[in-house]
Amino acid sequence: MPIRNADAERVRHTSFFRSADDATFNTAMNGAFLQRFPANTTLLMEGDPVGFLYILLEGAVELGAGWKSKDTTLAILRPISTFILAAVVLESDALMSAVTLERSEILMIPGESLRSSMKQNPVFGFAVSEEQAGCYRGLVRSIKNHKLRDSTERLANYLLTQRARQGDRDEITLPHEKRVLAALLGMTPENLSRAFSKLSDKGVSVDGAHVGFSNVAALERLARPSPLIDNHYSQDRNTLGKAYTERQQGLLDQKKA
Amino acid sequence: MPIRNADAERVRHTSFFRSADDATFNTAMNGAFLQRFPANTTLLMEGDPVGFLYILLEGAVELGAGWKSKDTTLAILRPISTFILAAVVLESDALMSAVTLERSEILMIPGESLRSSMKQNPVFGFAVSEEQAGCYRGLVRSIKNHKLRDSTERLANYLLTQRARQGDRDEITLPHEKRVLAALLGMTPENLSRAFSKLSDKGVSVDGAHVGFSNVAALERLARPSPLIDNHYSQDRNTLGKAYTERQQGLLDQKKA
DNA sequence: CGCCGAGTTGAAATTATTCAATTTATGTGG
DNA sequence: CCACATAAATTGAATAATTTCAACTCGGCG
Repeated sequence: MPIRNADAERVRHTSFFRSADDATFNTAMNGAFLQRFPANTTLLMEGDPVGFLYILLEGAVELGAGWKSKDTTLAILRPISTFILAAVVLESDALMSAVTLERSEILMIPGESLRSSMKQNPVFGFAVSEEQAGCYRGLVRSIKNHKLRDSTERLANYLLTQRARQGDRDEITLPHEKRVLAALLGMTPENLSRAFSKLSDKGVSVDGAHVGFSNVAALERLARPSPLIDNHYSQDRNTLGKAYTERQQGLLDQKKA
Repeated sequence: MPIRNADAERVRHTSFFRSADDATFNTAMNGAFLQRFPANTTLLMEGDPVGFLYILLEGAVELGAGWKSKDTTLAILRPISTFILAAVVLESDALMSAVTLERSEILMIPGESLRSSMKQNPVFGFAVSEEQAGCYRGLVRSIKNHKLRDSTERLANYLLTQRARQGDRDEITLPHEKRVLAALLGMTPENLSRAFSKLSDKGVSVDGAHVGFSNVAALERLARPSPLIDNHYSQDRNTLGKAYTERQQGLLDQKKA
């Protein structure tokens, strides 16, 4: 329950806390605690009042939402990621539910501690703004991905992003079960299977969680990755998060009138 | 080009500037100017570096994005709304393009002025964070709306939202051309026509920009508006914006396991 | 051995897009 | 004020994308 020094240091250096002085950091951490959760634990449901800022240190968390017996996955987070920051800032109710996908280690910071740190130290407050901006832009990318691409194109781009993150090798390992991946990509598991087989043309081979690439050029021709949609270079995938990795261009797509 | 007093006052009181002291306000406004644009003017294209924070004072602006010859509308803004705040905070390139839909009046604040105000005054910085959080949550609502509802349900909810904003009368006026509305709701104009006719069952009648309601109960039964998706109570519709209107609950939908 | 869940495959049904043809509005200039 | 040009909106039919339902495979694991 109290925070181990190593954990505090990790957060201190990897999140927006790096910009805080010790006093601010201590204020923010006031009342914070570290908690472990087993897989498939609901941390928060839609509509719940939000009392804490969550920071995922280990494991994986799915953010989702439902309506009329339908469910959708909005993002899957990997360490180090904050979540429900917006609700904390506004002291309002959660718009998304949060569920662990694996056994996870999560730092919980009382909303009031965070807000007072922000109001007390403008440099820290600005760092939080940067984090918020990164989350916002992650969402914009996600919407563009869904509205502009069909399911096969989304999968192709997902695979290229994973490949870039896993060192540009000819084989990658999918980081999630296929059903979870399907939900993240906004399709049914059946459809994901079909999308994979459509990509066999482009040199994509699948064996369980292992995906091989024998013709990346062809895959890229189909996927047409864009720096305005895909976060290739960021440490964290199709996340809502990660402020500290925005600043690259690359091949540019066409523009609109 | 210099800012008229009346305009300055309007911004001062309706946006996050209300929380700023005079000194901060003046710093932020340093180098700001007010500009008028005719309809269909591109203010910003995807990928462009962003030098200013934009605040829409009059008119309407569409935020959109494109990929591979496809275009999509992400939001339509009405006064008073800020846009591309996230890119300004991060000093990065725009992920969305911005185009005026009508003759518009827009206040442009140099990014550097805004950022230094934020770093100088934590209370102001916090107000900006609240604005960012509101924008973020607007996007979350928008994604949920698109992923959880089909086109008819989106239209039904849009109509109910408009009706609430226009005083709960039995007739409303659509604030945009139908083709613009279709883009906002994520469908083709043809499909919007069909969605309207599907709603005639539910007492919805259309005549040009006028829409009449003769059976709101039936329409609500289909639409199932939710406070976790729809911003009924906010001044500004399916916007990315508006921080200052989050704090209500209402009928709650089902929850998920 | 046999259960069970994840994954795959096929076929039908649903939802949305595209293309083409008309009709309705809107606006301009004579 | 009308006639014409142009854009917006509607409608139908054909196509495409996605979901749903059902059956079946495969690989653990008790």
